[in-house]
Amino acid sequence: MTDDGYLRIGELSQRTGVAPALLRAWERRYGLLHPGRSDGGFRLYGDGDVDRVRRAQQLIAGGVSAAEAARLVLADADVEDDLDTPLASTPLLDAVRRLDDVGANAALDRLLARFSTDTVITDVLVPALHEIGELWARGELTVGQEHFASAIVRGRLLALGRGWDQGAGASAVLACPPGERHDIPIVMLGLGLRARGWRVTVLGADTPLESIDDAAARVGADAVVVAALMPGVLDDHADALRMLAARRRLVLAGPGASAAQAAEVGARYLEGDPIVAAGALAALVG
Amino acid sequence: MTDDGYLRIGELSQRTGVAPALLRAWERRYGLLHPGRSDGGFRLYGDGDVDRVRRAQQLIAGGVSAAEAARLVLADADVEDDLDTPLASTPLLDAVRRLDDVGANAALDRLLARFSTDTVITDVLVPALHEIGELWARGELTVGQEHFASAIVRGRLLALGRGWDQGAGASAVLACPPGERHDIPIVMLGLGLRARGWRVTVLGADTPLESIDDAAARVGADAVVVAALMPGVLDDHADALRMLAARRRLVLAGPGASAAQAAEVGARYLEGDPIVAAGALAALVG
Amino acid sequence: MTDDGYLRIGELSQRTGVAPALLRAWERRYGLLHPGRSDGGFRLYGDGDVDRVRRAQQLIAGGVSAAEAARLVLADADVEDDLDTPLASTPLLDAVRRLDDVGANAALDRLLARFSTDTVITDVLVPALHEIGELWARGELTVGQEHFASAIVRGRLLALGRGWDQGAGASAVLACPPGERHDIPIVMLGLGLRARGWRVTVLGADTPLESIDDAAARVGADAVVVAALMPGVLDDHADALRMLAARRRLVLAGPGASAAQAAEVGARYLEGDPIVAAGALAALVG
DNA sequence: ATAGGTTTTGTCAAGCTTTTGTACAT
DNA sequence: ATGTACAAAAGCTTGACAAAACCTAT
Repeated sequence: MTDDGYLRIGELSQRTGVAPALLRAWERRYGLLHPGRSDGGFRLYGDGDVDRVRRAQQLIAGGVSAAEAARLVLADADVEDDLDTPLASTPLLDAVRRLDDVGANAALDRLLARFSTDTVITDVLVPALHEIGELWARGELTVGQEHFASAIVRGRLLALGRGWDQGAGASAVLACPPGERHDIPIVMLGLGLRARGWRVTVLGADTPLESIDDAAARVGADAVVVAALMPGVLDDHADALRMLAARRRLVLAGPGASAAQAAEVGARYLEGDPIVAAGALAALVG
Repeated sequence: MTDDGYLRIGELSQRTGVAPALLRAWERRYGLLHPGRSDGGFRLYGDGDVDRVRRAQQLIAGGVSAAEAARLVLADADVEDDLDTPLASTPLLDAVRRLDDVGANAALDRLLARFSTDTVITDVLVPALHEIGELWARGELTVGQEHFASAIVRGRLLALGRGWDQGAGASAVLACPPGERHDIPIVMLGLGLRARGWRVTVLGADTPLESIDDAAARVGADAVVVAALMPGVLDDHADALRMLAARRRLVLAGPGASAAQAAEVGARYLEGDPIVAAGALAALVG
Repeated sequence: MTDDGYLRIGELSQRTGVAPALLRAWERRYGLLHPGRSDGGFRLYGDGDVDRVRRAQQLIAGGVSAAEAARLVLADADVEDDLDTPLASTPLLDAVRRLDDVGANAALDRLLARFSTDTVITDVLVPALHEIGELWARGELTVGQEHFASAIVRGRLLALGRGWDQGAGASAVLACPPGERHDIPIVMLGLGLRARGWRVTVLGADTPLESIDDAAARVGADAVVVAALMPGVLDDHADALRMLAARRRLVLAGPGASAAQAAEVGARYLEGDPIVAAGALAALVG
């Protein structure tokens, strides 16, 4: 930010036509600029500051008060930040903190408009949900805020998946085993598969293994994915898994499962985040 | 709502021609405006307030009493609030008329949040673009507005299609022949195919037929779709089409082609709107 | 560094017009130069030193303080040293060659995640599109591949521009004149203006000048930009341009226009790539 | 519409420091 | 050539002020 600060106040004044004293007043009163400083304390401005001052001037010329002009320019600067570091999860986290439904959806809108679903999931949502978990563990977020985040993210992801059971590609049935309540990862995995041309059926959280078998038969699944976040939830189901693996290509995923456990029941284990896992599964079957 | 309040009463007065004292009176007596306040207590108005005052002025000029005018303006505002007209293209068209990018995208957001891509294309976008064409022909829309609409719709559709060449399904190459500049229908067709599990490569408008052949070879296409809106653009390319048809499953589509013409070069003809055509092609190959 | 030292301070002073005492001061204070020494202790400068001094002079003439000028010259030298190329367009071009939509979008995702939109446009997209044009001219890319690249780039840029007509800044209407079909540059220009706080309305390629006038009135444009890539497309429109220029601040841009042509119709001409032009326009109006 | 009080905002001054080109003595 | 000195130009902070714009209440 102050990285490219190199204009002194006189030159900024020359370039914009705003008197030095006024520039200092705008800084002091409205925080319009945050120039770096030379060793001796002189203000050093960058090119972006020239833009900001010009924008403020335009607004003031248009009848807006100085204070409001500064506020608008600063708000715009947020938009710029968004343009410059679009993959940050901060806007989303802020909205979650405020329980701001509209803000959270707007943040997701911006992301999904700019980036592929794969990228948004891998680079924003997975880290964001992880961080939300940590904040909750440290007591910096309430359970309510965490639920709020989950609900919004799940809702948006499911909306993206609309119609994902249609088509002609390979078919996958995704589910969490009984006792596992975190279904967002399998929805992400489903989107990853969908992007790779698969047909996807998501059964959701806390699903009895017989139901999974039944659903797999019904849609003629080419693969069945059982994902577990929490360790141990699969422990009591070795027999059911073995049976499932005997009939379908069974895949375990998530940190609650392991390659060893998968091997034991005749399944494969997929490592990594949901998108990586989707890629691996597609490679496996394709 | 008061989020965008930034005009002070003097500027609002300047922009509307209504004296500040009168603006305050309207606020006090009829609640016409609800400006925010600065820290020091100054009123801060937003763009919407300018509109309201202007509408009230028009009504008063038309002979309505001030109290009544305020009531009407406020009632009107209420109507604007509940825009529950799910599948109508009116909000989109209104936004296009106003060259309102945000409004148009918001309208599309609402549609896409509620309905499948197929539905939005068939029931909203195709009719809307058709109507835009008619309005343009009748001189009720300018070319600029039509371009504006095309750009937004094309942009959104392409965003929906991002990543559509990935996967394991059948592969299609879509293009418009030389001279044909309307590529939105093939993008729609591509989305229809994608929803049916296909891999899609769109070459776009105005593409030489040799390029199409080259691309088809490169991606190993199972089908090649050449779509023409304007009659006659395919007339000079019978030989090239014949050659293309000899190597790939060639399909012609759009009102600029015909079943007879297709038969003549050894291709199939797909009737109907892009989604119907996608369904037909999927049935044909699947 | 000082391997070919052969200029004494008097000669360096002659060539640059900077007094010897000042050269010594710059060396002592800012470490701008590191001359070798003769046996007798005389400073011996090389060709690079002449450049450095000249660059410092230019910066100082441009209003930068001596200390900052020296810092910038030295930093510049550092940058020249490490030719990292994370900004290469090769992954994008490779993906285009393969008609690989996912690959191309992933390449753009990576770029946009790491660099500002301005940087990606100036340093990657403009050169990449230029190179694609050349490859096409040399027959190393087909028209289909070129269309494919355009569609992806245009789609991503438009996605970045979502909502760009919102805000409180100055407003610009951008369009290409009739016959000009390359609209990507104006979209880039629009993004450049957006990053500088402007509200942007893009009408697109091949737009009649009356439409532009109409749109400018509708959004209350502070500037109208008409951009032409191909020479001659503006030739038949001198009257219409003159009229436009009479009502709005009209700006011509692109290699298909010229300063002379602009002057003739009462418009300004903007040189350079779209981002440079955006900066110039912002400076003009601000 | 007026009166009387408040807020906003551009400007200025005083007293002191930093920066920088040049000059002088060694 | 070096080191020190110096003075003009440009900047910094604090505090204050006055005109313009706005407030409420009568």
